[in-house]
Amino acid sequence: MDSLNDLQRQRREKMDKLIDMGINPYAYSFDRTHFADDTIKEFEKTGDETAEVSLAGRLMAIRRMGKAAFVHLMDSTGRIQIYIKKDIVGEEAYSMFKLTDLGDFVGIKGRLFRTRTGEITVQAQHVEMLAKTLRPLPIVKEKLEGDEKLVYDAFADKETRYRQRYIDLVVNPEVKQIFLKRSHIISAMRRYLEGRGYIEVETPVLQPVYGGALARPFVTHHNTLDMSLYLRIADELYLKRLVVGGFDGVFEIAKDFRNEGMDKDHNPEFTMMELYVAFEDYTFMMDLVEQMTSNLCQEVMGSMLLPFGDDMLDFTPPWPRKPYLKAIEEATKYDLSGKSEDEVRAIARSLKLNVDDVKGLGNLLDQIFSEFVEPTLIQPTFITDFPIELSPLAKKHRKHAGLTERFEGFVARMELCNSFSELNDPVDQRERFENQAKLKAQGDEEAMVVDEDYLRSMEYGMPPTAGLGMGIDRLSMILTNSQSIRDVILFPQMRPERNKENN
RNA sequence: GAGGGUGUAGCUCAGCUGGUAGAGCAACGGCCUUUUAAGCCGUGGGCCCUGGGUUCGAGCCCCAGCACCCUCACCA
Repeated sequence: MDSLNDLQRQRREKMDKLIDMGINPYAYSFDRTHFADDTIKEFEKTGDETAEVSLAGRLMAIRRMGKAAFVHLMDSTGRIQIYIKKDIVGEEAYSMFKLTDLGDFVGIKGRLFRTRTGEITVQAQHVEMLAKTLRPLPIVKEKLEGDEKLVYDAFADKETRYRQRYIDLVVNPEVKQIFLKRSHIISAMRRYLEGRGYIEVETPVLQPVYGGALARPFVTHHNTLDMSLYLRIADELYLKRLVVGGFDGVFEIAKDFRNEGMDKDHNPEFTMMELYVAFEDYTFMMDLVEQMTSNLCQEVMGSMLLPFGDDMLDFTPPWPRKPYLKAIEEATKYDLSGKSEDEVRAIARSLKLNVDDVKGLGNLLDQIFSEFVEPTLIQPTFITDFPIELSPLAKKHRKHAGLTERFEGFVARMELCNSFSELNDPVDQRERFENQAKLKAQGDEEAMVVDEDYLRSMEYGMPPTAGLGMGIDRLSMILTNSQSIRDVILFPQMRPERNKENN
C-alpha cells in the first residue's frame, strides 16, 4: 500500500481514529425519513420548525468554524445544508464529525430552520458516520449568480469520467440526469409497445449463425460443444421465427454487438429495440415510429421541440417522407433510377467520390447517399424505398422494380431506425442470401451468411410482417442533446487502463 | 486504419529563450458557535504519461511508445 498519496493516508488515519473512538466507519444501516428535495419543498410550504427529519448522504461541502460548521449533504434527490453545532450534537459526536472528509456518507437527524441568509437548513441534533471515503473526490464548486450557475474546477477530464463513471455521477449532476432520462426513455417505450399489445421476448445473444444486419460479428467459443458462437449483430431473424410461430407482435430491447469501428455514434455493444408486427407493412411502421417517438419526446422531455447542438429538432408528426433515389436526385441533380452499376460508378466519379474499391450497385448508391444526402437530414425524416442490393431481408417494392419497401428514419444526421415490409417469400429470400454469399466470397466481410433454419421457418409460412429496429443509444443522444454516444452509455468501451495502481 | 491535439499536485490549470517545479481550490496545524465557490495565519504535498537520446544541465529540444480527445475512413 505504499502507492497511497498523502490525502489517502490522512483519510486512513482518520478512519483509525474513528475505530479507536469505538465508531464503526462503515455502519450497517440508517433510519432515514426524508430526502433532500422533499424536505426543502415541504419546509417552504409549512415553515414547520418543529418537525423532525432524518437524512443520509454524502458530504459535498464543509465549512468549519471552530465549534460549529455548515455542510452540504447530497442524497439521490439533491443537496441540503446542515448546521452542526457542538453544543447541540455533543462533545463526542462533534469529535467524530471533525474526522469527516468530503465524500463521506453521514446520517443526520434534526429540525429545520432558515439561516440569516435565507437558506433552508437542518439544525443537526445527531450526526452519525455511515461510510468513510478513503480517496478524495474531485471538488466541484458552484455558485448561483442570478439564474446562472457558475461552476469552478469542474471535473471534466473525459477519460476519467468514462473510466470512473461513479465519480462522474457523484460530482456532475447533469450526467446523472442524462442517465435518468435514458432509463425513462426505455421504460416509456416499453410501456408504449405493451400498450399496443405487443409481447416482449428474449432471443439468443450467442448464435451459431449470425444475421439480420450487415456487420462483422464478435466470435467466441463454447467449450462443451467445442464450436464457435457469434455474439448477435441483430435480433431480427429470431424474432421473425416467432412471427412464424404465431406471435402477432413481438419486440425485444437488448444489446447487439458489432466488431467494428468506434466513434461518437458507435460503441461495440449497443442497445437496440426491434419490433415485428404481423399483417402490417412499412407504412404502418412509419406511422408507429412517428407516434412513438413524438410521444417519448413529450413524456420524457415535455416537448416535441428539442435542441440538438446548434439545431432545434421538431418531432411533431407527420415527418417528411422522401424516396431514396429522389433524395439523391435533389441533392446531386442526378436521377439514378434504373441506372446500371457502370453508369452509377461514372456518376459517382463525376461527383468527385473515390469509388475504386466500392463493389456493387448498392454500395455505390450508398456512398452517394451518405456523402450528399445524410448530412442534410437534420429534422426527423423518413427516407423510403431503398435499392434491393442494400436490403437482403426486405420485400420487393410493390410498384418499383429494383427497390424494396424499406425506410430509415434520420434525425440530426444520424440513422435512428431501419424498417421494412419483411421479406416472407422463402424462394426470394434464398436468392438474396445467395447473392450475399457471393459478396462474402468476394471479400465483403459484412455480407450475410445463409441461415438455413431461418429459410426453413419461412417455408412453413410467415405472414406479411412489418419490422423495425431502433437504436436506443442514438435516440437517447438525440433526446438529451448529447453529442457523443459515450455520454449516454454508462460504461462505454475503453482500452484497458495501464496498470498504474494495482487495484 | 490516416491526420491533428492533449498528458505537470486529489481537482482545474500556469510554467518564458533549456538553468533547483508554480497558482487557486482541496488537505494538514492554529484561531473562529448563522456560513455558503472563497474567513484569517501557517505547513506539507510532484516517476512533470512511459522508454531512449542530445546537453554540463531536459517539464521544455529530438526519437519511439502508451492513453484519451477531435476530424476522416468503415459501420447503426
